[in-house]
Amino acid sequence: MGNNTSRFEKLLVKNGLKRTVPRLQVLEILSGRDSATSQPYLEQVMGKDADRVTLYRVLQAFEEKGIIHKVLDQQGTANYAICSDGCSAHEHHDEHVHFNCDNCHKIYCLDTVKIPALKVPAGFKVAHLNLIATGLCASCSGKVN
Amino acid sequence: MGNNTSRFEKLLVKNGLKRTVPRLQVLEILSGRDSATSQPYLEQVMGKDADRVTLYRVLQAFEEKGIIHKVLDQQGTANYAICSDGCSAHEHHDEHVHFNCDNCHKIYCLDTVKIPALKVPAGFKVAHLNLIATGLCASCSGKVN
DNA sequence: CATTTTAATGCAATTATGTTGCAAATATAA
DNA sequence: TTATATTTGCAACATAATTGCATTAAAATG
Repeated sequence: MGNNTSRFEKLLVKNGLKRTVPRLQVLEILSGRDSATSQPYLEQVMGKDADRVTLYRVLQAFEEKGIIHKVLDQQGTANYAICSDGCSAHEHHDEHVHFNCDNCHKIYCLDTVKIPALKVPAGFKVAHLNLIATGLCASCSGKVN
Repeated sequence: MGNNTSRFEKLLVKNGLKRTVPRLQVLEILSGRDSATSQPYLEQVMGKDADRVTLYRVLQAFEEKGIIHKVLDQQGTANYAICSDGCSAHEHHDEHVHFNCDNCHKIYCLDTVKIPALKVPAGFKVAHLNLIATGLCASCSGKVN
């Protein structure tokens, strides 16, 4: 347990969630990574520490409260990343670009890149935008090709 | 069978695929819809006419040949739409925007809307872009809200 | 601090989803 | 019409996700 613990505990309490071991574990793992983390990876890392079902429910609860957000990769697998501070259950601000590296398969949240405005046909009302770019990330583009 | 049949038969032959009942059925269903069609929906409509496995394989073959393209919706479910004429096995041109209606859950391929160019951080190399907009489609935006 | 209340976990069972191998059937070529 | 190659459908298997419920743990209460 790092010194993040109390920060995470506050985060849980603030969202009306009890401060439990599996929840803190998930926050710990997600915060220690520079890219979104897949459900299968989380499952593997948690190992026998937590039941698969518990993990599903933890992730679902976090997503509902706006603590994490879900990105689907090209295969449709769910990946999770901790939301920036502006997020809440009421309003998600995850409309940044996600970058899916074809080589290392990490998913980066490019918080700094804004999705450009979009012209849609008459009648359509856009509520949210979800842009996934694929290609090579900064650390892979040097190595391969 | 509508009068599309011969057109679809040509399409199959052109792609080196045999002209079979389940394949023509899938093309018939997809072409009769104005939005992308989910795998579960196709399964339901085909009913006992075709085996689940056959459907998987038909869709896979079509995708490989560039006859249809796959879009994942927000739940990660696969949806399929017939490609515009420019597509082939060698080169897919499905980089248009997909619109996911929050009300009727249809997925529209907005062929006319181009994805704007994107500035990504140094080192990142973008190969493909995949933009999904959610909101209300033209026919729903009048009805609700 | 002991006790009550409420929420969360873990297990078992179930359901849904996707894959593989192979024999039978069907489409095309010869 | 026959031969060849592809495609289908079945069965079995594998994987992923969901539900109900008893047990456990956390916060609230007196």
